Amino acid sequence: MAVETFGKAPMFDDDDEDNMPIVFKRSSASRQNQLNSEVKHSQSQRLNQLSGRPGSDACSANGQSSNAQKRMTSLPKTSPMRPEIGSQKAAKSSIQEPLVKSLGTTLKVSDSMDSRPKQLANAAVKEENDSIHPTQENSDSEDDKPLSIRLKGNSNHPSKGPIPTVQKNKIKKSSEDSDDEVPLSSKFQMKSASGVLGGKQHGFHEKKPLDSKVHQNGSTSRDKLQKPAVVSSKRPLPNADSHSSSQISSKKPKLSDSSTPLSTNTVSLKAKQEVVDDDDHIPISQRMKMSAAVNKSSGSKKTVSKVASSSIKKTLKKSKKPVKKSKYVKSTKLLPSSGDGQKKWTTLVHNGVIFPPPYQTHGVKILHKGKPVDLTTEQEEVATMFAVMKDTDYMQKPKFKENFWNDWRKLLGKNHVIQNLDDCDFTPIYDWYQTEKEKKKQMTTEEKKALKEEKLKQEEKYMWAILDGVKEKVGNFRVEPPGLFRGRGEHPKMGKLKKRIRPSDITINIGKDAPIPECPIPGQRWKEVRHDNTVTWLAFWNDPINPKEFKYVFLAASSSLKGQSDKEKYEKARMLKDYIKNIRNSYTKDFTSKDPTRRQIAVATYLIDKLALRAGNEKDDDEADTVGCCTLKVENVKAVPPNLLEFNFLGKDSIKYENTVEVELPVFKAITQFQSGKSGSDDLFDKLDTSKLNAHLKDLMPGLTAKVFRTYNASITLDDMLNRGTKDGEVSEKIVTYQHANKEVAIICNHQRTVSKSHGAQMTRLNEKISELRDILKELKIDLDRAKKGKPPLKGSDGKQKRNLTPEALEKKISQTNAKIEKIERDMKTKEDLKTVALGTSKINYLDPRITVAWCKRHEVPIEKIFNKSLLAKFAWAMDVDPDFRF
DNA sequence: TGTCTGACTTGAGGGCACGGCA
DNA sequence: TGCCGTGCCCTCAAGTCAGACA
Repeated sequence: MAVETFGKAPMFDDDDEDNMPIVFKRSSASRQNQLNSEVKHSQSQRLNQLSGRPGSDACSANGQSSNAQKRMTSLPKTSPMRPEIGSQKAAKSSIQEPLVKSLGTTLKVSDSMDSRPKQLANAAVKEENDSIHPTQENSDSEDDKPLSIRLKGNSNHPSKGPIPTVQKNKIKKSSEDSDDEVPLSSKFQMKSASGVLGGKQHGFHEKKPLDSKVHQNGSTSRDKLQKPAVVSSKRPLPNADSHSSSQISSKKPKLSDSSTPLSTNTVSLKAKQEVVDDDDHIPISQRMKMSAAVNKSSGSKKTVSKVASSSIKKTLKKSKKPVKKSKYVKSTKLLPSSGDGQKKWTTLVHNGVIFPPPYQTHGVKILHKGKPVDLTTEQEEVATMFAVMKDTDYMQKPKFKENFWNDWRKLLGKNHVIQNLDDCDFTPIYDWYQTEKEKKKQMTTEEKKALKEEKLKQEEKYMWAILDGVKEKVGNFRVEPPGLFRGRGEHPKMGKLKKRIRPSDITINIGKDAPIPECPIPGQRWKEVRHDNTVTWLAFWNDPINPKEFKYVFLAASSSLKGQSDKEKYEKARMLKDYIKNIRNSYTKDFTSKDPTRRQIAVATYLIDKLALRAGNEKDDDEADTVGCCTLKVENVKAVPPNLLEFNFLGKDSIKYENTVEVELPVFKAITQFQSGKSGSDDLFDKLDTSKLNAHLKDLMPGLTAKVFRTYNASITLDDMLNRGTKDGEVSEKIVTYQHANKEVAIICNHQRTVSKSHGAQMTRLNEKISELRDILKELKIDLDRAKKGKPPLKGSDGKQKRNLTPEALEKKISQTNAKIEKIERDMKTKEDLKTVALGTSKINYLDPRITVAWCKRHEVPIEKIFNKSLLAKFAWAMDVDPDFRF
């Protein structure tokens, strides 16, 4: 192990701009364009490589999809399996109809399979009818229901699932049935024969100066990091740059990486049914990747919003401070694409991690059978951890107390006077803690400020890393302090002692030539120092609760590494848009397959696609008992004839998922088959796990995994709803439209939050305010009548004589009061609607930020109204998106 | 082939600062 | 000026998924 010490090397102190959000460091929008173009280029290349198509093909596909399809038809075996993105007419006439006839029930299946986008779109249409403002549909009665139920409730058919809405839609717009896999918004693009996926967004043909030329400081390493021509789908062996100071790992190549046998039999996803069976022996992904043309050029030019763009520019302008004094360039750009196992960086410098301060004993004694007990510092520390949790729900959970007691008694020792937790009274420590909290609260603003500055001063050097010469913010540079484990739901390990992490627990990852961070605790040393540039973590330690798991220190979300990865995620989801129709056709066909594994995969994929379920990995007994799609138990799904499925299970974070949906008859039948002969606790999908499912998905589209469906469905829903639902009007109304779309996505993803304790009081207060304003309105109207007749106003409710106003002034006041009432009512409605829905999670993780930025530009909404400072920094890479961008 | 390991993303909740309002 | 509500930021738990390995 190469553990070295080095002299203090203050790395970043010379920079007076450290506190500037990284997004503000970009010097100009044009520069960002340039940066993004570079990224787009490499990104596009990577996607093309992934899908096996050369960039030129992708480019030439723009606006030429019909020709491509013709070629495809004439060369069924060797020509690419191009997803239908071009001529919708062709798709409608020659593809859909024969399919419907041949599959019998397929008509309904394929129609309703696309139910969600349509349903949501319908919701948007309904919104329009009811005015853009949310209506009172979501009343209190629904608040305690899981979001999934509320999604259903949002349809016009409260007793049914998505399908009735779709059917209604179908009647209204039967002409669209043939291309129903794609929301209308997308169809418009396709029909324009010049989509947006390519063109500016991908920017293959844009040749702009490399960003590294702009970054004069340090490193041209970006150039060196250009992606290799072939992207490996496996983790490669560590390269020469990647080795540990203490050990060199030698990893064997994977022995079996398999395409599942299913792949070879998988029905062709290509909609051109006449050639389907001929190339069944070729894995679908191979067939598809030969043809898939992701890129479509943007259609018509629209006027860029002055407000939005200026607002963005304004935001960026703040960053215009020259970087002259800084030794390093702050992150403003994305790295070239970096796949798994690829070199992620060339040089990496950082200062390690900061540890929580050592425990300071307070000397307050707990009571044992009413008498004070002496405890050692260590015993007291753990007792304090327990005492301060008195007010939490954990104290009502026996498992929490039991686990705490087991760990604490080890510290007390066998012969300690305390032999039973129930004999202990922790109130004295709790009271002491409350007093300390109160003292802290009572500190003056200056004292608080001084304390904050002191903390900042201590942490400053740990907050930044230099990655390839670019100064990047570190995310979680603070080592987690010791405490009691707060597992969610009924976690079997809740209450266990999370021990203090020491330097000897921590492995540091840093550039080979960088100085090894000084161990901040004298006399101690790091566990290990590595120089592995195939990973992005700066440090890790073993999780004290689950020692086989790790806690990592990464760069912040605003870093180029994270931005790159984010963008790749959304590009992959966008790619799914071009495959989704065929994937849906494929799994629909497999609902009735004789092969039970294939049938299970088909139904599971359907559920993941339609209900945005998570994949559902297997879990150990020492984890909370939660499930995802592949781990659903028989008891989690109730089949109610003729075709309803009632889902009821605990998902991630022990969040309840409760939803009743109407499904296709073949799905219903398949589910009942999977359930037959099993007990409630048996696996519904007994022939399936996430590896098999994902292996199958990869045959359908390169890089496709279960979670891509969540990103895809979230983003396409937002895109669709925004584009259908946005009307001309006030910015505030547009924001309501956005929030509504955001809410629908949150419901789809089942992102819940607990209702705030003060919610009821807040609503009461707002109601009172409305009543007051209405009273005022009445008086004003009376005064207006009197003023028009030349009479003085009546006395106010307080008995005082009011001012004599002109009719014009009174009319103005009336109008202002009405506006106030309307605003409060709108706020109340939004507040009520969103009280159990967490919008942030989808905004951070699932919604392609380019949809939001482009919409803001098109509709003159300042981006700051939608993205806060952190999101602006996180999504810096998306800010210069073309206003015409569509997901 | 199934399980384990490692690396990363996703997610809810808590605390706190800040801004609006009386 | 102080109180209150809101939203931001941070924390850390809990997922996903790919490659390694038995």
